[in-house]
Amino acid sequence: MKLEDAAETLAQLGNPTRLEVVRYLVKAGPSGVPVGSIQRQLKIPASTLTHHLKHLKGVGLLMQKREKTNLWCSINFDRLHEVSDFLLEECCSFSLRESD
Amino acid sequence: MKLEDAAETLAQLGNPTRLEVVRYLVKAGPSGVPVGSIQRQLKIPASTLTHHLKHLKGVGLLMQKREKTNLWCSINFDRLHEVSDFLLEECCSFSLRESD
DNA sequence: CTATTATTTCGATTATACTAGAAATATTTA
DNA sequence: TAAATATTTCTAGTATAATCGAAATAATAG
Repeated sequence: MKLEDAAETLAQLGNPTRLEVVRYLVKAGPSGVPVGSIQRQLKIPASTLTHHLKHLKGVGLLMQKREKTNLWCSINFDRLHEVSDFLLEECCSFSLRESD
Repeated sequence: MKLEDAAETLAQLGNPTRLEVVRYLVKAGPSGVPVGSIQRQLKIPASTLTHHLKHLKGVGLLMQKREKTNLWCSINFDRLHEVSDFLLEECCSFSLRESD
C-alpha cells in the first residue's frame, strides 16, 4: 500500500462521524445494513450521511449493493486490514529492538 | 481507547507529510532522531515540520527529548499500537463470521 | 559577549472539509 | 397514476487545516 493511499484512508477514518459509521458497519457484519438504518440508529442527517458514505466508498472501505429501495452498506474488511497492516508493518519492525 | 481519541489520532496520521514523518521516525527506531535531521532528510521546511510535530505530539504519537541544541524525536510505539488495535478490535470480530 | 546552529512563533495565503436543510430523484406498492 | 419511502444532489455557511517565509527565540561553543 502506497503512503499516499494509506494517508488518504487514515484521513477518512479520522472523522468521528465516519469512524462511528465504520464501527457500526463492522458490528453489522458482512451482510451489511441499509443507509436508512445507519441514519436512524446513529441519528445522522441523510445528506450528511450520504456525503460521508461517498468518502468511505472513495477509499474502498465501503461496499454497496442495492436491493429494492434499500441500499445496503457493508465494510470492506480486506481494506481495513490493509490500513492497519500499513501501520503495523511499518511500525513493528523496530518495536523489539530496544537496543538501538 | 475512546472513539473520539481514535478518530483524532487517525486524522493526524491521515496527513501525507505527517505519515511520512511517522514512517521515518519508525525507521529511526526507539533512539529517535533530531528535528533537523527529519527536516533535511524529508526536505520539509522547518516551520512546516514544527507545525506537524506539534500535531503528532498532541495525540501522543511523538515523544521529544532535548540534548544540547538538538531536540530528539521518537515514536510512541505503544500509542501506535493502540490505534491499530482500535481498528483491529472493532473490526476483526466479524471477519471470521462470513455466515451472517 | 559574539557567532553559530537549532527550533519555534508569527502572520498570511490558500485550500479543503463538515454540516445540514430543501428540493430533486428513484423505486416500489397500492 | 398516485402515494410512500429511500437516497442523493444542490447549495451555502462555517470552520479548520496546510503551507511556508521571515523574524524571533533558544542553546551552545569559542
